[in-house]
Amino acid sequence: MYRIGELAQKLSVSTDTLRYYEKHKLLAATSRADNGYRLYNEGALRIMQFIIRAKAVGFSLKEISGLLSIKIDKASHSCAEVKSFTEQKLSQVNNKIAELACFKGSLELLVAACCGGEEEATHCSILSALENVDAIISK
Amino acid sequence: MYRIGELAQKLSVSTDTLRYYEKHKLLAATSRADNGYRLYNEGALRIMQFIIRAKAVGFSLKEISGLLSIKIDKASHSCAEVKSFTEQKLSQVNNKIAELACFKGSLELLVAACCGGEEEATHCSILSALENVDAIISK
DNA sequence: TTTGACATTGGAGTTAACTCCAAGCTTTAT
DNA sequence: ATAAAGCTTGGAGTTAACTCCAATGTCAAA
Repeated sequence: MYRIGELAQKLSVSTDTLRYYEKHKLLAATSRADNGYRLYNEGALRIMQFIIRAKAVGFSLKEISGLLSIKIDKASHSCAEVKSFTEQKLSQVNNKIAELACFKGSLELLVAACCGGEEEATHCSILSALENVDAIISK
Repeated sequence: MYRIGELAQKLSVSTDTLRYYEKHKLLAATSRADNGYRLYNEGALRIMQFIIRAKAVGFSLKEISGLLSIKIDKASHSCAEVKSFTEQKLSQVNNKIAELACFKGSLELLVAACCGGEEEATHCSILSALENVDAIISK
């Protein structure tokens, strides 16, 4: 079990952030020590890693809390509901991936167009490069 | 040329947002009409689309302004600098894509594990599904 | 045993990114 | 000619997500 400071350090977040997430129902401490200190286990560590990843790709804490609550079990009365929610999230993720693929393509064009290469610097900005990539993709 | 309201509607953002971006040096109006009204051209429209995309995948306005300012031209004295900045952004984008690929895999596992399919509902949450995907990827 | 690092709570302050408002000017429709 | 819709500015207000602070409690080391 980790104390809050240890977990915070492992994850490069502040202890305030961990307490904030607890207050906002994203992640409660696994348990409390006799002295009242929060204690976290490996599962909590993994959940935090998930939250950090999800934040990095543009999900809000509210959305993340939605993602965290997706569960399939036999007790679930609303499997269809869960399924449609999950499919909706999946299409969100697919959209994000497609947009990042555009960015990636443009940035690669830019890197290729830059000094190092033999080609002429025809693409003068990320925007024109992005247009180029959009054109390639839409073919 | 579009007036601010027209552009806002086309992009499903507010006029306030467009003025906010101007104030914060992300996107100035292409020109002003005689009466002082802002006017935007197709280029401005495309820049706004870029900003909206970039925001959706987790870039801050500050980072976006950095992305927008990436330009390769003959006048540039610091081509190496531009190149290294671009490569750094590229690796950021690659990280985001990898993380989204994990999400995608987990969500797909969940969808597959859900009622509809023949398989048993062995993955009880997105987190356990995510672990599974991580395991697959790290092979 | 006391100093220092760590923890607790409640609550105030900060930053980014809007969002709204008031007072006033412009243009279009009746 | 007047109302409605759209634009201008400056500035205040809001929300999310922290971030900091004060007062206090805990614990290991010198």
